[in-house]
Amino acid sequence: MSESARNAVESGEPETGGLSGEERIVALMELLFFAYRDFISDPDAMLEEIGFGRAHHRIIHFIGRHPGLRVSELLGILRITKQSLGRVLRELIDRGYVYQKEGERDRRQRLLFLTEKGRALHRRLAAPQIARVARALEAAGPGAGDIFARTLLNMTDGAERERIRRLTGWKDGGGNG
Amino acid sequence: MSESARNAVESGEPETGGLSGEERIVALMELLFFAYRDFISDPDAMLEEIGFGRAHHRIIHFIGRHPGLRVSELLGILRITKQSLGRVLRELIDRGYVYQKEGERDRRQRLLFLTEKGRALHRRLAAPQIARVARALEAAGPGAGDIFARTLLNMTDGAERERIRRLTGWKDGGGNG
DNA sequence: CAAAATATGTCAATATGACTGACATAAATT
DNA sequence: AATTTATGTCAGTCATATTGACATATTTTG
Repeated sequence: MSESARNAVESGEPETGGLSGEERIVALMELLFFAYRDFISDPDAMLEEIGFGRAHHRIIHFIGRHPGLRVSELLGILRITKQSLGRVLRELIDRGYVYQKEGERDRRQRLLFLTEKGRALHRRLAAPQIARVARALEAAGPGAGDIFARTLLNMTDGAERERIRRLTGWKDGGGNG
Repeated sequence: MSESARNAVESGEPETGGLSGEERIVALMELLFFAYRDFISDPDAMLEEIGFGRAHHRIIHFIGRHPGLRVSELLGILRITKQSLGRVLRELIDRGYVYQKEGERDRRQRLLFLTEKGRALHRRLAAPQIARVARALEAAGPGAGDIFARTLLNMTDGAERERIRRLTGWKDGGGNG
């Protein structure tokens, strides 16, 4: 760990249970595991009822957030192969949640969009997660949103960071309670 | 990138000067996805070389952090069935990374511990993740650790929160960042 | 003490979501 | 015209999860 990281981590709040330095970070990593585990548990339960899995959710989410996404972009975001995407995307299309449109500039492209049914599912899946994060940020105090987002963004691979920042539309300092 | 995706992603849409409320939170959820994706990518690469997967990592981590963990506790933490745990744990034991010790108070229990070999692997896997989080906190500014942890803890299910807080050893400074 | 509950382990069958490799088609680029 | 790119699909495999059934040792309970 760098000197400044040690400072940032250790000296921030002296009274945090005797955890310091590396141990403190390891505790944080564990919290990340539990937060992520519970974060995906709400949509997981809904998805199961309609015979979908997490893979379907991720696809629904990214198409919903970024209509007109190309297949190759989606593959890059999810870091999976086209064969993996294939079956799941096909199910979503066959069951009427997603449709494809030929690219105008490049007619090889199959741009991805949610149908109305897809948008409805997207909203339904996102609702409890949005509520969960909103509650957590509120409870964490003012400015938590910015710091939380900045930390997450800085955890991504440096090479991808700017691309992710642009994709998510994140820009610091918006001010959030 | 497609016309519409370009519109959605690059030009106007979130363009976060004015990201507010729900949209801001959705951007944050996406950042969580990317951060988690990259967070597990370092150990993933190491594990592959020795024929292990993420399941092995999770087990190594929790036994390493909490020596003497009972099998039932591990099942509860990972939220998997004993059958799922079974094969992976057996591999870890057979290959000399984990050993079991009969509980003293209750001789039905098989308390879990890492061998020296297991501890070495644990350290090796954790190192890049610790460095990654340390860097991210450093870049996010002073006090980020507390706020980050508090937000993550508040994202967990309320029913489990106290148990998780105790397990991780996290103790809140009390006030706001 | 006998019965029941608990902690763990194992066998078998199955599902999901990932992978590699090979091959196909249409459209854009060189 | 040849090559590259974007996408799709077939086939086989792997890792990790599931449910259900059953086994064993030990502790707790009636």
